Parts: sequence; structure tokens; C-alpha cells
Amino acid sequence: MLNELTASDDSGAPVGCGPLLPSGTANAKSMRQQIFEHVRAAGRATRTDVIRALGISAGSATALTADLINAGLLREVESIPRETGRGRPAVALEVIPDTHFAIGIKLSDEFHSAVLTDFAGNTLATASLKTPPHPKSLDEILTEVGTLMQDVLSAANKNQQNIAAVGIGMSGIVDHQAGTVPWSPLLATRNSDFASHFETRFAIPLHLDNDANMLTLAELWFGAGRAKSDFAVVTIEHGVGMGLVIDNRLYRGARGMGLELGHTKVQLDGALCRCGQRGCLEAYLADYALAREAATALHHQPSERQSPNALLDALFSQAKAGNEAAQTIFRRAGRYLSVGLANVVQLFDPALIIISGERMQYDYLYADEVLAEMHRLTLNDGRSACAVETHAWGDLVWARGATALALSAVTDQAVAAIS
Amino acid sequence: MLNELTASDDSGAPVGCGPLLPSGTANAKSMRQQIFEHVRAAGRATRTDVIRALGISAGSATALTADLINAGLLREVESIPRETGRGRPAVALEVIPDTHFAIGIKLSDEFHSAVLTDFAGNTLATASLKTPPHPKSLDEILTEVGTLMQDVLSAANKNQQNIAAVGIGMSGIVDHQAGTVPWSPLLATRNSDFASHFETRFAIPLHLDNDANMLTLAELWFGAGRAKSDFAVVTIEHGVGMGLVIDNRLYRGARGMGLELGHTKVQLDGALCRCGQRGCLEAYLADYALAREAATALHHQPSERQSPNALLDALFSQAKAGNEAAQTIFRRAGRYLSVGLANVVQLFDPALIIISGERMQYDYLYADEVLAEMHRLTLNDGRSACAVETHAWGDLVWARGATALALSAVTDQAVAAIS
DNA sequence: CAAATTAAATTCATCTCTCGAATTAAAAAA
DNA sequence: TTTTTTAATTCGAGAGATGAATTTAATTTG
Repeated sequence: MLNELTASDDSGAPVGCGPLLPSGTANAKSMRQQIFEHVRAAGRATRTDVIRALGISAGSATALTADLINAGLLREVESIPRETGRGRPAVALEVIPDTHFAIGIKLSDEFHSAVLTDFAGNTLATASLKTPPHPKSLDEILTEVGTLMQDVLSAANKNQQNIAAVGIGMSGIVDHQAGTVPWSPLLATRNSDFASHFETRFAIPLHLDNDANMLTLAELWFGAGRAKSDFAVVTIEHGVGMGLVIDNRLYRGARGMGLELGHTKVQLDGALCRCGQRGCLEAYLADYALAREAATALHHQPSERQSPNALLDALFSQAKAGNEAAQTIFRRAGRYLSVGLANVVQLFDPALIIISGERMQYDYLYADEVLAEMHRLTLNDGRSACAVETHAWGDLVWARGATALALSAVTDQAVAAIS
Repeated sequence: MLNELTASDDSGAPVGCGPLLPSGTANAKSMRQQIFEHVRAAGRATRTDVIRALGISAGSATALTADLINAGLLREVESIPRETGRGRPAVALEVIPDTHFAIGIKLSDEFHSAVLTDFAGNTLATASLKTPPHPKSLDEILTEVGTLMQDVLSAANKNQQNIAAVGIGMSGIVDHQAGTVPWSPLLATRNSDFASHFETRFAIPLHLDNDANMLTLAELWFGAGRAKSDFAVVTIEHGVGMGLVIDNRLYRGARGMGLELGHTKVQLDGALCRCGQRGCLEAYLADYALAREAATALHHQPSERQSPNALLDALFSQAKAGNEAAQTIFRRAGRYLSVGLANVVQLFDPALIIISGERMQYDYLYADEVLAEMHRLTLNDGRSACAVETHAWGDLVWARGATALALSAVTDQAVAAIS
């Protein structure tokens, strides 16, 4: 072991020092693409804006924007709104929206959603589909996806040939690179070759990812994350998910399996999680965790079957009405949420945490107390607490995040095609 | 909130979509630097090696290596060891070691260490200094650093003018970018302006960082991390530290405060940590955590004062001798280590975890059982477990990591100077 | 031993990208 | 109308990389 620290091997040649593997070079975007993406991000931008934002010369700005205009991706805005000030008025540029279109889809256990956007990121149409809540075969779910795509296409008066790419987000363990699904609660079979089946069936490029990543991407492209290049997203829905953006890019661990906040352990030998282990954060926070205690607090018979959502609503109103047992359930969940958030801050030190949950009305979970407790549970050493925002966005926003995944791939292609 | 999701504002201009902040472009290294670093990493490399490794053309390799040779950074190796095979024999290149030198220093509470390396990363001399274990003023500690530097310089027969940069790693909260120390157990004052004081006193550029980051850098430059571009390092010493490498670069959170694994909570209202909070991982794992239970297990009177190390050694031999109470102390610590590692895997999904601890003889902590438990506590879904290696390196390796920090800055400068 | 073969390294015309100084363009102010 | 101011364009120059052709230095073969 200590051998590795010696300066040379037997032959006398130095062993060298420093990383042996190359750094990822895929991050290098061409100046043209940076300009395009800056214009799209700003909505509208003049060449001078571009020069200042990207630190390039005026000559480059002229040449590269001309390329983008000739390629039909950007255009000058005619309706100049009479700016004040002297000098030649600047001409704004904007993305031509209807050159490419993308569909983003969020698959859930009860409800699928789809969004169709143009190349500027505008939502043109949405659709949704109720679905029986049980695991399905790959064929079944692709049929549902097909229905959903048809719905959103006809709502936008487009057809399948117009779509440059599709993004899909689904819960479970998803291998984004391979386009496969090692496991998902939505699928009856493991290791589904989702993307290639999709692409042979629909003949459209598919970009598949974890649903928490899609929500994170939605925040990066359309939400509060736009103004931050490093932030974390925590979701509390059926389970507890997480996404992380570092330097404007989604972080996916070495094997594409990281960020499983819901299954980090917050209690040795703690409550039973649906994953089969004990002490997972999710086992204190997810809807099923609250629901199973609710039965006790509400003195239900085990035989009484009720939908989890209805059960939780009953529990919440009981808590509000003063039921001590019901209150402790929410309070404990809130405390564990604080612990989970504190651990995220402690490990990742994000510039911002965005908490996103459907059941915002459960204010026990989203109260200032929870954030204060999170702050108490963090080593801060006098520095200001990590900023936290709470959003309650519906499935359409998740689907919009999936469009962002597709759009960014389409953008790469479209700009690279200029050459 | 939902306003952010609309397509345009009042003026009719689109609000745009996508990240507003630019991505860090500092990652773009020139081809010349990539070649230099590849040669240094390989120890020796031919131009053809470079061509294959970096995917550049033969013409570029000739031109760029010629630049590096003319600049005095690389040289051709004369002693060709008669390779087999036909064709013109390749000429190996290597770094000229004695063009630049750097010193790396690890500051601890009882013991400082220093290493002097040349530009190829070879260790030329080492030095160490015993120091009274109490917080010191900035001036005092800089005096100690000065002594240490003199020692290592004279051992290598060099003087201060030869040193191109110094790297220092110390425990506590360290702001690498600013070169300041918001808090450290080694310093009596908070918010010390460490780097600027150092630089005015010694007139050498200083690169300051957290000590766990230095160990991580040592693994990346000299150890098992060389062959991985993404890995995590966990250290169990006086506290519990962590470092993370993503794409061959150290991850430092948004405010340079992340990766505080020791203060993630693994038990609500758990054991008391020296940070004042309860349930921190460190409160179950660090030496002081074991020591305070040792007193109970060994039936010591609270009055009996003993050094923590001696106490731990006594505890360990008792455990080995069959003392049940002593055994449970180690066993529990081992279980919590499993939890901590499992959480790291679950959140970061590294390609490799390197565990580094001084007290390797405490096999309860480093047994296969701990790793097996870690694996059990992780959602794997059939995939292979995260690779784990255990290293027990002394302070000199930490100091060597600090030289890597200095060397990489010197390299940036030296290669950029070629123009 | 000379010729053929093989692989490494170099040379050089070319292409892309970017810069920056000079110039042109389009407005308001004098 | 002239001057001033700011935006945008043009164009020559240089860096960086490529790839085809060539040179170099060895081994293998006849």
C-alpha cells in the first residue's frame, strides 16, 4: 500500500503523480451554443447583452449570431419598444420558437402527465391520463405513453413528425445513460430496456430519467433554480426524493444511483421502510408512513380500508381539531424532515434547497419550525443558514422538466448541425 | 410562484427558460497543460501515448510537446530501454523535476508535518514538529510553520526562494478560496486571515484548505484515487471527516462548508457531540466518543486522568480479552460507521470509498462485518456493492496532499506562462 | 547486406475560432 | 446641420488543431 507512495518503480522510471483518468470534456459547449442558450434564457437579448454576459468580442458576437440567424434558430425582434438613450439602438434577438418541438412526460402510479413545448420552452399543450395503480408491463405502459402523446399532439395541433425528442421521468431506479429501468414501482418487470423499445415503437429519440431529476431540471430551467448554479431539491410525495444541481448540471452519481435521500438512515433499527430496511428517512416521512400510524391514532380497525389520501386528510383535520395522537404523528414527521434537510445541508452545502411536496396543506411539515430546527441541527458557525424555498407544483411541472431534458438534447444537435 | 412558469411577462417579451448563471469555465485546461499533466501522471509517456490518451492528432503532439520542451518543463528520456517491436522506437518524455518546488504542510493539534516535493511530485524531504496541544494565536502558528519550513528546506538543501508555492491543510472550517479560517480547533481566534498573513510574512503564495480535502487530494494524486475520477474519502481520526472527488476535482459545497459527514445526524436526540448537538455520527465514532464510554467499561474513577489514546488502547485490549462491555463499545461504533458509510453511498453513489484512519488496529471498526452491514443498509437492487478500500496513512501523506494543492497551482502558472 | 516493412515523429497547408482595431450605422444632443 | 454616443460590422492577424504527405529509425526478410 505504501508502495504507491514511492517515487519510482523497479525500472527506475517515475510512477508519476496526479489523476490517471481524463476529466469529462463533454462540458465544453461551443460559443454558438452558449449564445443561443443565453438568448433563450434571457427571453430576449441584444448582441451587446451577449458580449457582456459571455465576455466575448463584438466581432465574435456579430459572426456567431449571424450563424444562428442564418441557421434559422434566432431572429431579430422587429417591434423595437423605443428605448431611451442616445446612440444606435440595440436590436434584440430571440429564439424562433417553432423550429423544434419536444414532449415531456411524467409517469406516476395513478396519473400520467404530458407537456408539449416549442424550442423556446413555451408550453403549447398539456395532457394527462388516469391509469390503474398497479405495476404494468413495458408494452402496457408504452401504450399509455402513446395515448398521452396523441392527446397532447392533437391538443397542440401537431403530429408525431414534428417532435424532435421526448423526455420521460418516472420513479424508481433509472439509468439515464443506458435508457434502462433496473427497477420501478410502475413496471412489473425489472431491467426494462425502456428507451430502445420506445424508440423502435415511436421512432423519436427518448431521454429517460428519474422523476426527482425531472423536478430538479424544472427548477433549473423554469423555477427558482434558474438563478443558482448549485442547489438541491427535496421532494416529499409517495416517497422522499432528491435532486442536485452542481454548476448548472444534474449530479448523477458514478453509477447513476445516488441522491436516495429517502433511504438514508436516520435511526439505527428504526421504523420499517417499504424498501425492507429499518430507519430510512422515508419510513418517517412518506405518505404511507403517516398513514400506517394514522390508523392507530384514529382508532380505525385494521379491516377498515380507506385510500391513503383520505386517511391522511382525516388525520390532518383531527390534528387541527386538537387530537394529540394525530398531532404527534405530524410533529415527529416534521422533526425527521428537519434531520433529513440538515444532513443534506451538512453534506452538500447547497446554495439553496427547494422543498417540493404535493401536500402543502400539511403545515406541520412545512412550518417555519421545521426550518428553524434544520438550522439548529446544522453546524453554521455564524454563517447564514442555507436558503430554503417551498414550492407545491403539480405533475405538469415535472413533465415540463422532462421537456427540458429533451430540449437540451435537441439544442445540442441543432447547434452542432450548423458547423 | 406559478408566475415563473408563464411564458411571457407583461411587455410581451418571453421570460425565457434555462439556467441564468454561466457554468464554470475554469475547468477548461489548455491542451499543453493536459499533455504536461498526462506525462506527469504517467511518469513517462511517449508522444504516441499522449496522442492515444488525449485523442489529439500527431501534428499537435509534436508541436505542443516541443513547446513544453522548449519551455524547460519536459525532456526526452535518453536511456532508452531497448523496446521490442519493429518501427521507429518511441521516445519517452518526462517532467524535468527540479524546475519548481513546493512544500505541503499538515497542521494538527499535537504534531505538524511538512513535505517538500519537486515538480514531478517526488518527495525530497520531510519534517515534523511536536507542538503543545492547545489553540494558538495566528502568529504563534505561523512561527511554527516557519520553523517547519526551515527544517524541511535545510533537509532538502534548498532555500525559501526555491519554493514556488506552499499548501497547508488544517482541521476546522477553512475557506479555501478566501484563504481564511472561520474556525479551527488549532486557532484561538476566529475568522483568521491566514493566507494573507502567511504571504506577507513568507512572501510565498499559500493555498489553504481543510485537512480532509488534503487527504482526498493525496489519494487523487498519489493513491488509490488516481485510477478513479469520482470517489469519496472518509477519515476517522479525532473527528470524522470526508472528502469527495467528482470528475477529478475536489467538491467543495457552495459556501465551502459541505461534506461534514461527522455532523450528519444518525439518531434523533442521540449521543452528545463535541459540537454541542445530539445524534451526530461523530458522537458515536470519534476517539473521544469511545473514550468517554471506556471510562465506564473499565471501571475507572472519573478522577483518574489518562491520555485518550492510552485509554482507547486499554479498552481495545480489554475487548480482545473478552470484556463484554468493552466489546459492545466497539461493536456499536462499528454499526454506526456502517450507517455513515451507507448514507454516503446512498447519497453520493461514489465509484469507490476510501476509509482512512490512524487506528487501524481497532479491527472492530474496519472489519468485513462493517462493510457487509454497510452493503445491507444500502439499496443496491442487484448491482454490485460500492468498492471500499481501507488505508492507514500517517500525517506525511496528508502533507503530501497539501503539496498536490500547491503543485497544481504552480503547474497552472508554469504552463500558462508559455503562451 | 540491401530492400522491404513498420511505427514514430515531423512538416506543412488548411481550417476554425476568436480577437481587436478600424469602420459603418443609427439614434439623440448641441 | 454637426457632433456625440452607442451598436454593429468588417477584416486582418494569430492561436490552436487537423490530416495528408513525408522523413526518420528501427526490425524483418530475402
